[in-house]
Amino acid sequence: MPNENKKKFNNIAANGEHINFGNPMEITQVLTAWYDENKRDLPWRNTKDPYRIWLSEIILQQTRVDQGLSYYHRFIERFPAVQQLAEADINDVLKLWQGLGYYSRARNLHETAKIITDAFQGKFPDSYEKLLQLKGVGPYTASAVSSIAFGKPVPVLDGNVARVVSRLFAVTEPVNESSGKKSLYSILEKLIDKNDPGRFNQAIMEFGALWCTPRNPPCEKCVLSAFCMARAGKIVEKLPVKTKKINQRKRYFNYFVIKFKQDDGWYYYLRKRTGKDIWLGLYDFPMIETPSFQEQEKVLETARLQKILIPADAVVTAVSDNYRHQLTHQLIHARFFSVEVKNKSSVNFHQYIMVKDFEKYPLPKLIENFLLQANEF
DNA sequence: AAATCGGGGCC
DNA sequence: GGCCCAGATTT
Repeated sequence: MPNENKKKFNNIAANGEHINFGNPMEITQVLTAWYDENKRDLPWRNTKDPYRIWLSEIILQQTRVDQGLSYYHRFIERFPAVQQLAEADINDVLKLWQGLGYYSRARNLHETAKIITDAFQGKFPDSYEKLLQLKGVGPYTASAVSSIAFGKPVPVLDGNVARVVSRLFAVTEPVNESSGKKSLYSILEKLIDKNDPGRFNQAIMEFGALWCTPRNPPCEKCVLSAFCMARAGKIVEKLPVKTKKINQRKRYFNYFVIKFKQDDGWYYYLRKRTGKDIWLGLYDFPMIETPSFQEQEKVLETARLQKILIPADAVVTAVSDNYRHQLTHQLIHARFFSVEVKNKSSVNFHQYIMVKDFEKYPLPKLIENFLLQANEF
């Protein structure tokens, strides 16, 4: 235990409360026993297949188990082994990922599957260092896979673990800064059960997810209350300390849902998103971004200048209500102009593709939401 | 070290 | 509306 923490602990103990100083072995034993009794029955806990464990860890990055579970099932059903994932089309991988967010995870997932298949003979490396070199695998995921799939004694430090450990040992340093992480790691290295590190790592995460929750944790009934320095100091809800501030950006998207009728039905124009922006690799409609919502006529004029719409051919048949789409760092206001064109050549084919079934393409949630509601389009 | 990458659940 | 979630990558 770092000296700083030990000092705080002694201060609390000096208040006169009886405190069990938390023999690390005892905390470990209580945690793993609690886990055996209370763990959820999750599919990736019934396998030692590194592919399935890796897949679950990528899906669960910044994602609740409840949200990621159905995605895991669909991926395993579609790609039972890493080789099948490697052979898939990236569009199909992104389509399966659609709605889960942080799409770089899906792109890196596919890249790593190809590397494992082609360069590693389909076998995942078993060490933290080698796993860390894979795309989309950072410190957390490398620790999780090496400990859970291969039994390596490497502690995981995710949001749950940071909360549990910062409370148990009253770590008041910001857990999102390097010094705070260092303190937590040095504690975890003493806590981890070297006989079954995968079980311990999942135990402390599960304890954070189900019991030691961000708000209103049931400390009165907690099996670790006797060891918890935050409880002794009455600072449970103040921990963990985080310093990051998120600043939000407002954006205004004017989408053009351009329809073109051919013999076999209506076709639509889609655009594959490129560059450093959100939703890289996904598809949406031709659009113009403006600093704020402008008059419709002005937006249409800009669209003509940019040759998205050809004067005399394009007819705007409807304009949607405003859609509000909230992301972590952006608040997007979007509206959709429904447009009919008479000639195929009215739309720039270098930028846009003409498709009949846009549902087959990976679409941002905003576009999906629009399509579900907009009957008149 | 800070910014950015989604979407959803909870209070 | 703010915080958080089995974080990683880029700047």
